[in-house]
Amino acid sequence: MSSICLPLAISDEEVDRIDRIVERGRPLRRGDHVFRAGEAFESLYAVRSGAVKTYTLTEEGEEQIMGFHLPGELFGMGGLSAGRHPNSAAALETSAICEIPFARMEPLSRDIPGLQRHLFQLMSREITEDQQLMILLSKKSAEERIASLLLGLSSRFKQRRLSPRTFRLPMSRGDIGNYLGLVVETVSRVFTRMQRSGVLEVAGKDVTILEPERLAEMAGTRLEER
Amino acid sequence: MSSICLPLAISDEEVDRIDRIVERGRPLRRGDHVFRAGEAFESLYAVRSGAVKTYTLTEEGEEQIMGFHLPGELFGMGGLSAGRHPNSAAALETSAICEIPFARMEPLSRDIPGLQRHLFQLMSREITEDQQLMILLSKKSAEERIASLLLGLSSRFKQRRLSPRTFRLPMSRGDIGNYLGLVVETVSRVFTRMQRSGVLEVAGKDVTILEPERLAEMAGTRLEER
DNA sequence: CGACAATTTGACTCAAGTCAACTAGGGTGG
DNA sequence: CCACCCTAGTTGACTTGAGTCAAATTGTCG
Repeated sequence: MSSICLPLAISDEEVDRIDRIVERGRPLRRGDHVFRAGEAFESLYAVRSGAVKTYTLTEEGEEQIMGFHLPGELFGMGGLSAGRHPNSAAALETSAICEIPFARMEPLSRDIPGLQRHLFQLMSREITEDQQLMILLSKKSAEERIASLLLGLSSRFKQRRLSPRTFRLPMSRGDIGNYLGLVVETVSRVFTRMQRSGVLEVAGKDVTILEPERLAEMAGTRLEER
Repeated sequence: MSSICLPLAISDEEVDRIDRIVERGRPLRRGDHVFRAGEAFESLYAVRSGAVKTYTLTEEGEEQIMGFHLPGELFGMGGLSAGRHPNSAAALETSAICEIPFARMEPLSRDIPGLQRHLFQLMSREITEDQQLMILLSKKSAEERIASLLLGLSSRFKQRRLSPRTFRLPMSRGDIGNYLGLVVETVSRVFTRMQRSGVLEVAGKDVTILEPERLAEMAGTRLEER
């Protein structure tokens, strides 16, 4: 099971060792927090089922969502360097989370060379994703932002062997807007527009991508560039 | 001298050891690259004089500036985890850069406990800054963005014991716009507007902050929020 | 079955982008 | 040393994508 949490090419015996330090259970309900900004960093977390958002608060107390985390994905490593979590993490729907105490992981990572590298890669991937998001926020239109988000989700579902064509959005329109720097109304309008143009089939949180190629086109270059 | 590059509470002897591995010289001219995206990560860099921008290219080949680096600041640690630089770094004006070969630094960091922590803190600060930028990009108006940038620069100049009130912008209007997700014309207009309202004195790249309090106000909450 | 929250839709506004023309600097070669 | 050229910056007129406000509709959970 923890092979889902930490997909990595290691021996059964090693899986076992990791398995023993992973703490299970902890079923969370929509809105429950996994951790809050400022708390000491003690564990990494993996989504077993459900979905999680990580966010910070602006000086004015508004929420800014930094990322969504789907089953099989790790989160909470933002605090690794600083020793405390720079942002909060809350469940988007009923979720099962596994906790991986970091202190017990460090000795392991000495014995399993792949593990250390794997963690570094995860951190670096997070930085890359942040940068992608910055580009999205600074240069893309509402349509491009939403197309990118949908394609990203689609490919992540595919990785987890779920349908990349049809899936249920775990987050609200408000969350999508917050994440992408748009207001709810705009998110809603773009969804209906995409539906009308036949690219998507949308029914509440259930989305079907009818024309992936066209969606990809929409996510990319928009006329003439800037 | 390297105490400027790595400001850190360590003994003279230790400064000496670090000093010996820092490579000097390398005067760069406007537009010259320190490193390019994709190159192997081998060193950290510090700005001795001048200024540097780090940027990535979007899929469409446009530049997206990720940060500006002033004298005394380290840059290029984005590649630390991945092993290769995720973005490029170019001089904004004639600059002197010191290079700190990372391989020679690692043994040192075992002996100097503060050093390792210092590096982690730097990485974590970079992540925090990226997140601040994301909030800026997703929630703030043109005026707020520029006010924030100016205040940020001001406080960084102050840290380096330069005037926080009067300074020369090392980057072009175009670079500012690119960084903040605005077009040049907007940047230019906001500058003139701030000048007319008496908050700033602007003459080309020379800026004087006349009313810091008002600028800070502009950087913060803008009517009613979102 | 309500009651409240989330979503959608329409009408209107406005901040920032686009296009275009003009001006000011900065650096180079004669 | 200065004329010229090229790039950077400014300004104005106009357009537009996304935000705001408001109202209707749907969904959801206790």
